[in-house]
Amino acid sequence: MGKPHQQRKQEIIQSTLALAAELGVKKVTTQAIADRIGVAQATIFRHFKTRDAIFAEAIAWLADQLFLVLSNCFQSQQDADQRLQQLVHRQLQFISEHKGLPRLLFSDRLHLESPALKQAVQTIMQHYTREVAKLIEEGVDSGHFRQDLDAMQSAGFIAALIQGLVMRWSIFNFDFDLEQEAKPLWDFIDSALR
Amino acid sequence: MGKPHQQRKQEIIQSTLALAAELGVKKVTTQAIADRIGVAQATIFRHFKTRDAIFAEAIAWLADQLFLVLSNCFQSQQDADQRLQQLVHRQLQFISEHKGLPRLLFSDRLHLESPALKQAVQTIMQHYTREVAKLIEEGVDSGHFRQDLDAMQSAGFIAALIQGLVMRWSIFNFDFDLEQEAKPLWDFIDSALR
DNA sequence: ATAAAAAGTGATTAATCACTCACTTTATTG
DNA sequence: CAATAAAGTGAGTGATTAATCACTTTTTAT
Repeated sequence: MGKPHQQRKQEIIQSTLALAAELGVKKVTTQAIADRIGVAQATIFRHFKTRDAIFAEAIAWLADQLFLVLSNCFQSQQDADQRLQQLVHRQLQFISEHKGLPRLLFSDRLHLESPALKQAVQTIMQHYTREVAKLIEEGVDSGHFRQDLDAMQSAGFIAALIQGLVMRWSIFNFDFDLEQEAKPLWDFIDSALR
Repeated sequence: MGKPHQQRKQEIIQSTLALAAELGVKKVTTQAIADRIGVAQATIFRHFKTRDAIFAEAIAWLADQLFLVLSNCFQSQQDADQRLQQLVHRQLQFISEHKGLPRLLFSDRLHLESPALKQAVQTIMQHYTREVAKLIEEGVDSGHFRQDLDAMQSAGFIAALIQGLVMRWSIFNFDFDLEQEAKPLWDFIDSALR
């Protein structure tokens, strides 16, 4: 049954995300992860030095995947407003498929117990906001959005809108379709920017 | 040193909120609460049956206070848009003064371990959204806001904006002035509704 | 003043969990 | 086919913490 290091690491990360989605971060114990992939609890520590290290890599993996999914919204040659709309849609879609993300991001375990993890999340958020701000600026320059817009501030509010929506979705136990919110959410954002 | 029951309950609730604000929900142990008010750990359980019961009453207290602060935004005779602007400002001000609120609301302890607590939070949020929706409808009727607005949906997005902003504020360790965000936030909301 | 009720406490318990370690099994390679 | 490295494990340990309980002190009411 012995599998190579990298493969086990991936199994552990994926199990962590699945468990976080299903049960919440608190219940992602090293025992639970071990049970899910069928190894002993002690085995987990052959592949990760601490439990927090697992969370750190899980977050890094999610961030990578998300930016991969959003990358052509930041680069393609379409109009800025079209790309921003697509970004909103893709992001909601991505989060729908990775419920572990809000659970990890919104757990106080994360911000308050591991300064390194908190720092990582802050960096990801800042990176995200900056990219969205660039997109908005393009939209302002090309006349799709209002001229008097503060791009960085607007990007922050768009991020807040999505985060707040996801927060609510998480608190309401994922019991409405997040993706379906993309259209009305875009209408709201669009009318705020236009 | 023996104080009456109701007074001690209030001390425990206030200590809980202060500790949650400073250190996060996880570190609000019964020992920490006891230390803060200068009694033994066992004494806490003379006044509350369980630790979760403390959180439940703390949330109820916050909800009461918040609706008290917002009450005349829901009732006064001013224009709807003026009252909505005031609501946004007062709410941010209130949260600034009660950092324990986001910490409690966004802790996974709350949603995932105590269904009763989660239910309470859901009810508060729904109540809030419904009140804001009524306000928006008044604004639509009086011609201050767009005619084609879905009041309930817009109210949801406003709630999401505030929650997302507060979330970010919490993740960034309360290191920017939340109240100062009221004006730009209102500009954003206003242009989305008008 | 005194009985009864209320508030408070020290000591303990039982559960949970991340993490360690000495040791075994499995895979790799010269 | 050894020899060596890599992966895996059972049995702990120590720290944390909500909750209990038998008992003491303080407050209240008659």
